[in-house]
Amino acid sequence: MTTAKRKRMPRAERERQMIEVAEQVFGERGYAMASMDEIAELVGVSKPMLYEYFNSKEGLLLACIRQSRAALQEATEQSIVGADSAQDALRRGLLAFFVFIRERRQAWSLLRHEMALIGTPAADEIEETRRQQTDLITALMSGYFDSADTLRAEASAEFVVGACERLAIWCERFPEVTPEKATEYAMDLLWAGLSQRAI
Amino acid sequence: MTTAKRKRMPRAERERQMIEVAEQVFGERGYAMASMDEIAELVGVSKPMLYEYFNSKEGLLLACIRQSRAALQEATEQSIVGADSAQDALRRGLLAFFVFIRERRQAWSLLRHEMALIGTPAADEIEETRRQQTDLITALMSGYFDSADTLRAEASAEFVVGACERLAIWCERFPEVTPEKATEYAMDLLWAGLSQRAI
DNA sequence: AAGTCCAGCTTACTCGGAGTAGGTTACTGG
DNA sequence: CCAGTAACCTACTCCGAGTAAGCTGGACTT
Repeated sequence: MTTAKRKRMPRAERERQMIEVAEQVFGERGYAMASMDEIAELVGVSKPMLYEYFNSKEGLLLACIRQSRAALQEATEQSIVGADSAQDALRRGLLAFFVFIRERRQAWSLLRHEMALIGTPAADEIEETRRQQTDLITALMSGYFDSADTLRAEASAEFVVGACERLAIWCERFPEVTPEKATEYAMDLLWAGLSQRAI
Repeated sequence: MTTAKRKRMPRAERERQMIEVAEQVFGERGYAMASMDEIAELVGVSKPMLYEYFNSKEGLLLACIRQSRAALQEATEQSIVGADSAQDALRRGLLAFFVFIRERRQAWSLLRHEMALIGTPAADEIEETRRQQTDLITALMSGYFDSADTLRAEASAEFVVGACERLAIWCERFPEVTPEKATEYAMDLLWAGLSQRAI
């Protein structure tokens, strides 16, 4: 998997390698069940190295989460440039989100499952990821919606993020639900609401 | 807090007492940071007793979660009896939910934060709680909506649950957002969608 | 009243994994 | 060829989950 000689590599490269392995292991076993010894062995290095680089097990988790968040941010922000309406921007953003979580299951698994550490930096870190999304949506909508009632606007953004996060988890169980299909479901409900489907 | 003499109480009573204390401690410290020794001491009993009753730390968590779930189920199911339309039922259910989480923060905290144990019984247990909610919504809607597209119906239910869960978490930060206000926000978005608010 | 039974309880451990102290090796510039 | 230091290791400590094995108080018999 890695390079030939398993010895002495520069700090930056080792760091990326450690995060890659950790993301894998945390994603497979879950944070609690993963052991630092195992991760160290898979990296091909001794445990104190992990602590040298990340200070603690949670620090390592944080690094993984930050990485995933950066990737998600990049993907969603890029997706909405050039949108010509709120509806269009929302649709593009949703599609980018659903594509991201399908393509990077491991990373997504971390973001969605590892909320155990309430009151710890990791929990804050995950909330930060959501805040990023809600901020994006709030900003997006403020340009197109009546934004007098800021509390309501914020509530709406939270609502959208929660709905899509849950929908994404649900999608994992149905491979036939493509990102496109998921986006359609979400857009229909978000835009027109449930009333459209009442008999 | 408990009875006068701190010795020898019947199994059922001890069990309730243990769950009560555990819910408190897990809610405060979070699952990972809580120690069985601490819970045992607060109960006024030795650690092996906890294992006698619940087998493991996770078993104790499960008992707490099940208890909370039963309470939530009771509250939401009761709330929608006598509703005269889908919209009315949805509104009543949402209000019951938002009232529940405000009144029982500790229990809610457990349900919403303790998903750390991916692949373990506890994670399943929490998912089970959501499934309960989605089933309720699916059933609720199937009576009033065109239910030919079952996949879409399921997706809608997940969507609603995710949105409301997130909205509930957001509400914790704003004491001025009453359960009634939260319900209004949710109903507006769910029923009429975002399009109603476009400029 | 004394004996027996056992549910409820305890003390005193093992074991695994997070985190650390302090020493070792292989590249790097001079 | 010789520092100097960045990368790395061995060998621990400590804490908390989980357990083995035994103790006790009071209910129920006789």
